[in-house]
Amino acid sequence: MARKSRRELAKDRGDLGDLPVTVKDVALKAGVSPITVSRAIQRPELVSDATREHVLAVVRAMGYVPNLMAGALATSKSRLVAIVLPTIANSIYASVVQAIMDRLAEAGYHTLVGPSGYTPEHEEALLAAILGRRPDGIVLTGTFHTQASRERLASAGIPVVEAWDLSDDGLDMQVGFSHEQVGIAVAQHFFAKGYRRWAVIGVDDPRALRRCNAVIQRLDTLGADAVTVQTLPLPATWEVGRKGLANLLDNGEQPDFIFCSSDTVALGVLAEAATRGLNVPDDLAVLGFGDTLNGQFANPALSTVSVNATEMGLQVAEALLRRFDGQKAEASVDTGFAIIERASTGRS
Amino acid sequence: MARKSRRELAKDRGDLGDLPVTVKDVALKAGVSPITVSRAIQRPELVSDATREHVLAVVRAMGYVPNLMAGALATSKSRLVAIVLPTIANSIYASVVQAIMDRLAEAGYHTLVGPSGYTPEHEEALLAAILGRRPDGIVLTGTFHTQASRERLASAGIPVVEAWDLSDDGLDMQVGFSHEQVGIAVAQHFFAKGYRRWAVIGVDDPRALRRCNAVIQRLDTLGADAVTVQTLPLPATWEVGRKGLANLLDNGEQPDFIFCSSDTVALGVLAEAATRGLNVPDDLAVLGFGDTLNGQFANPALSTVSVNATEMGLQVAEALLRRFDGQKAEASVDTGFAIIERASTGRS
DNA sequence: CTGTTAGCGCATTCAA
DNA sequence: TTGAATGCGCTAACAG
Repeated sequence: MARKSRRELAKDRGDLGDLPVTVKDVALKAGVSPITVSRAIQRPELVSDATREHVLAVVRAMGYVPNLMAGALATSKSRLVAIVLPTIANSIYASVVQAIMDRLAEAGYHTLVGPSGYTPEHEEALLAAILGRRPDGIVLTGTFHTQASRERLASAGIPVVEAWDLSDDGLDMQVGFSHEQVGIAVAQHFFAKGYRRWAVIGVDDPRALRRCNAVIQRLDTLGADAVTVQTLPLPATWEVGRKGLANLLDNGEQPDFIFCSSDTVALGVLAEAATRGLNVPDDLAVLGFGDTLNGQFANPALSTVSVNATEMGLQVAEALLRRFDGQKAEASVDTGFAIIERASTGRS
Repeated sequence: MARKSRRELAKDRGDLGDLPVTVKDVALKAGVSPITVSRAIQRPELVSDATREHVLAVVRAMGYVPNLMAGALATSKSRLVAIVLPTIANSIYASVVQAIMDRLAEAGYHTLVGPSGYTPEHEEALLAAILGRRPDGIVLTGTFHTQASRERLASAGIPVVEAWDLSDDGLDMQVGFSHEQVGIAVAQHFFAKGYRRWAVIGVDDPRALRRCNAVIQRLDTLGADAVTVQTLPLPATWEVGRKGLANLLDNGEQPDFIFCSSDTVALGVLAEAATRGLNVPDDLAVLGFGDTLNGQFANPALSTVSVNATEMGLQVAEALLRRFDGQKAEASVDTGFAIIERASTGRS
């Protein structure tokens, strides 16, 4: 004789009020089998109009909400995408995530957001936690360090998109831009405009460093003065810009062009320049980096390099969706960047 | 004779390479039963040292990652918290979400982030999508409009936290601050400092309106001049501030104090004031609102009302965790706010 | 078009 | 301390 199920036990205890409604309950009430309920919802075309309508009416009446975890378990399709990134309390990452979520939600996918591990040990745990949910795809921003982690990811057998910047040892797919290209383009563009005494102000970040080095190298071949670099510790606040420019000036430097590691830093530079009575852009031109929101939340006078977070997020989502569809997807999508000139570099 | 299982079919097809490892596989290899593997991982204290070590070694060797969805199905505990909000591409919401995620992650919970529905119809679908994942808790920012939605949420039988602001018809728990209190405090504080010709510049947002009305009312009882209000359409950009101040001045108004609906708007006001040669704060004081990051990403000269997003997120997480623990939690937590005075209101 | 059977991967319950 | 049986809620496969 079968033991009583946990559900039955709960009912016996009188808990039946808030037990979630299941397919079975609906099926019973509608006078059909559970699978018909399932089909009426998931694959309506397989059910006759009459039955479907009736079943759906019962579904609504009972407030039935299918348990997606059970469905996922049965189909091995979670319709879940995990996004791992350092922080969303940073408007540029937030914009990318927002764009990814919007597009995926449209396609019926949910988004699991997780903070990336700071140490390799955390990385291990993080990965287990993420993969344990059996996501259909993963989006990475920032880097997974350990070889073990990378192998795990690869062997999970699901699409992985690395977003934000392009590198040469990608796991699977990449969507982003090239820091080197940014550096080169900036150097070319503003050298051509006549700026010769360059400085770079930024935080101690490997990506910023890549842009910086590209600038330096290209300017060198172009024949500008040596570039002065001010590197300050994270996080990238307005203060970094203030302090950076202050240091530069106090050292007797007289730059005519400053490339900042982010818009936030650039705003600090603008503030310090104003304090010191420097005229922007005539005495000093300032260029930011990031501008996800097309100046919406930044200073509309600030020139910047826009990496178009929305487009990036969209491409990330599309890449995943193509893969979910069984199609092949490009291994690497360059969403590029644009140099947006506004007043802060608008020297005549 | 039993039909072949789906797993076996897959193996027959030759897909066996990337089939995820299951408890069974581990158990087989380790020479124990599946349940022992489960226990070695979830409740190590129930297993002898020798077996545990051996099993865990096999687990590592095989790269076994437990399927959390199956676990959730078996235990009716998803260890998942859903966060529903309008957008994370807004630093203040992003900060709250970040704080919630950080604390929940620490406690072993994952975070499902979903964009809130814009229309009531979407709301229905959104809710089904969210509840379908059977989260252990839900965090709402922004409002769920329809009565049906509210009932659904309530009857889901899980903790619901409404974050950001306090209202009087909460569903379950609330964590946030009172817009009315902000308005009153601002009016009191700056009236006492001698400001009499007030203006409010902001976007057309119900919460901003609540603060604004509170200011007007309190100033009225205090006996300041009538408050001039400039309401512009969303979104809240720097341009709103510029345009708002421009309108005011062009109408011949001469405010000595401006309360803005957000820091972003306030920065626009500062810019327009500078353009027009107005001295801040001597001719005109400017107060922002939001300041989640303690000035980190804003103008360090801008005075503002800080609502402390990090604290709010933490409280949201704590409220949920207490409930998960079976404890009662406060229905309402007021995380308050602080008036941060910096240079833009620093009139001597 | 609809129903029956069985299993997705794990953890609870009971038994040894 | 370990194991066997069973169910969580759903859907694929197959049969009618």
